[in-house]
Amino acid sequence: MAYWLIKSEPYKYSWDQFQQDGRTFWDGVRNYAARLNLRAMRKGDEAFFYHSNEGKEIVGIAMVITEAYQDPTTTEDWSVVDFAPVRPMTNPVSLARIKSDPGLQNMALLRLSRLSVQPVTPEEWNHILLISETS
DNA sequence: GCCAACGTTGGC
DNA sequence: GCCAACGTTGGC
Repeated sequence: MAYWLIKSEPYKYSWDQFQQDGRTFWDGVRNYAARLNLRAMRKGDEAFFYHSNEGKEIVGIAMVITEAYQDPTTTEDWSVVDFAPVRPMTNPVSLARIKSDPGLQNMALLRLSRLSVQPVTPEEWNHILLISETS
C-alpha cells in the first residue's frame, strides 16, 4: 500500500466538488514524472488531496479505485486514474505548516513544487495525519 | 502581478 | 548531445 499526493487548483476542481461527485478520473496530467507516478498507483492506495494556488493546503484523502488507463480526453499516450473521496482532513494542513516542520523538509511538495502527482512516504503520511488531528 | 524553478522544444 | 529559448506551475 503506497501513499501519494495529488494537486488541484480549487477553481478547476475542488475537494467539495470531488465529494459531491463521489468519484472522478484524474485527467490533465501532461508531465512524464507525474504520469509515471499515476501508473505506479494501485487499487486501494491513498492520496492527499492538495489545493494549489488558492488555499495551499491538504484538504482531504482520496483512494485509488481504478488503476491507470488511457486518458479518454486525448489520443496521445497519457493516463488517468479513478479516485473516490475517503474523508476530509480533521483540520487542513497548510503548506506553511509543512514548511515549518523539521520532519517534513524532504517532502516532494517542498522539493519538487511543480510536480502535480507525487509520492508520500509512510512516515510523512502519518506525520501529516497527526498534525491534522492535533492542530 | 511577479518571478523562480524547472520541464520541454528545437536549432546546431 | 548540448544548451538557449520558451512555456507552465505555483508560491508569494
